[in-house]
Amino acid sequence: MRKPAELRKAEIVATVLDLADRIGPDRVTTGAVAAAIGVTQPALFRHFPTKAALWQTVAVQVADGLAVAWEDALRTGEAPLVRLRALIDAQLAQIAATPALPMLLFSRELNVTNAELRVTFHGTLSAFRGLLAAEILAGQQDGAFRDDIAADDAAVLLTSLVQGVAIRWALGARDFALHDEGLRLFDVQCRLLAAGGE
Amino acid sequence: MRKPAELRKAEIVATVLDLADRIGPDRVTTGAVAAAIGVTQPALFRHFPTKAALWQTVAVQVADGLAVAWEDALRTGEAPLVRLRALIDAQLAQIAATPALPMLLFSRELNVTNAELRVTFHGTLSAFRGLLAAEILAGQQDGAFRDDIAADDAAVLLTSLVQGVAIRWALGARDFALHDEGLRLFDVQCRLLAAGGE
DNA sequence: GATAAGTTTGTGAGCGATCACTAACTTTCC
DNA sequence: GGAAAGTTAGTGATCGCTCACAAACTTATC
Repeated sequence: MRKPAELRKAEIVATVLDLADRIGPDRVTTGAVAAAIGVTQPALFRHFPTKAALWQTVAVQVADGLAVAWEDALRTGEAPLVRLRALIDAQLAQIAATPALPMLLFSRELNVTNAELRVTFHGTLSAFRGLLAAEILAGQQDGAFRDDIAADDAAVLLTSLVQGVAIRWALGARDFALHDEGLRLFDVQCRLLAAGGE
Repeated sequence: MRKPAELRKAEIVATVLDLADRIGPDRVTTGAVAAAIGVTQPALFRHFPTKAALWQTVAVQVADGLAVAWEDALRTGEAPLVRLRALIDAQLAQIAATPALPMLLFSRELNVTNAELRVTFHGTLSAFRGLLAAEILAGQQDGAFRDDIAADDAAVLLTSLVQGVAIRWALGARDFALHDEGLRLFDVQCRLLAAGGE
C-alpha cells in the first residue's frame, strides 16, 4: 500500500485530527498515528521532520478552514444581523466538523510543546472576534443593535458564548447538538442585543 | 528536614498547584514536585499511593474552596442582583487565586489520565450554573430582570462569560486584570438582562 | 528518666514502559 | 536503474513507581 508523498501527508494530517478527537490531542503519539494508518512509526518521519512540524501543518490546515468558512459566511448577505448569524453558524459548523478543535486549543501540544501553534491559533481567534465586532458596529449604525454597549464588548460576549457551548459540548458527553444549541443561545443573546427591547 | 505527614501532604498539594500554574498541569511530574519541595521523588509516594490520588486530593481542595466562596457570596445580601454579582465576583477571585484552574480544566491529567477528576470538576461547574440560574429566576420574579428569556439560558451566558474571560486571560499573556475585566463584562451583560431596557 | 522497641518519613538505586527520533537496509514504481 | 517510500532495529530520555534500607521521631518499659 504505497502512496505518493502528497497523499500520505494528507492522510497523516487527517489521521492526527481524527485521533485527536477520538483519544485526545495529547494521546496522539507518532506510534498511534502510524498504527491507525497502517504503516510503521518511523515512516511518519519520511514526511515530517519532527512531530512539532506535523502539528504545525495540522494547525495551518484548520486555521485555513476557519478563514475560508468566515469568508463564505460574509458572502451570505448584506444585513449585519444576517452576516453576524452566518459567522456564528460557520464557526459552530467548523467546530462540529473538527471536533478536536476545542480540546486542541487547550492541549499540552499547543500550550507547552509547540509555541508556534499557540501563536497560530491565538491569531485566528482574534481575527474572528474582529469580524464579529465589525458586524456589530455596522448593526449599531443601522439601528438594529442598541448602541449603549461597546461593539468590542458585545463581540467578546459572543465569542465567549461560542467557546462556552463548545467547551460544554467537548468536556461533557457531547450529548447535545452543538450547532443547534449554539445558534439557539446566539438568538437569545441577539434578542438581548437588539434595539428597542421587549 | 523531616516533617509530619500532615504538613508534608499539604506542602505537596500546594506545590502541585503552584507548578501547574507556572509550568502547566501536564508538566507537573512527580520528579518536578519533589525537586520543588526539596525531597526525593519516591518520598511523594509515602503520602499518596499514586499520582492520580495526588491530583484527586488537589481537585477536592480546589472544589471545596469554590464551594466555600459561593456560600460566602450568597451571604452578602438579599437582592438577587447583588447576590448574582457576588457569585461572579467570588468565582473570578477564586480563579485569580488559583490561576492553574482554567488550564487544569483542559489538562491531559484531568481529561485523559484521571476520569475521577473530570467528574469532580464537572459537578462543581454544574453546581455553579445552578446557583446562577436560581438567582436569575428570583431576579425575574422581582421584576429586576426581563423575563422573556429562560433563566437557565441566562445562567449559561454568564458562565460562558466567566469561562471566556478566564480563558482569554490564561491563554494570553495574562496581560489584563482578570477580576476587573470579568466584572466589567458582567455589568455589561447585566445591563442587557435588566428589565426596562435602555 | 534513660533506653530499648516500634513506627514514621525519607533516600538511593533501579525497573519497565513509552516517547520522539535515527541509521541502515529493502522494496516499489516511473 | 535510481529516486521515493517504507521497513527493522535501536538510541537516549523521561515517566510513574518499587524496593531495600537508613535516619528520625514516638512510645513503652524498667
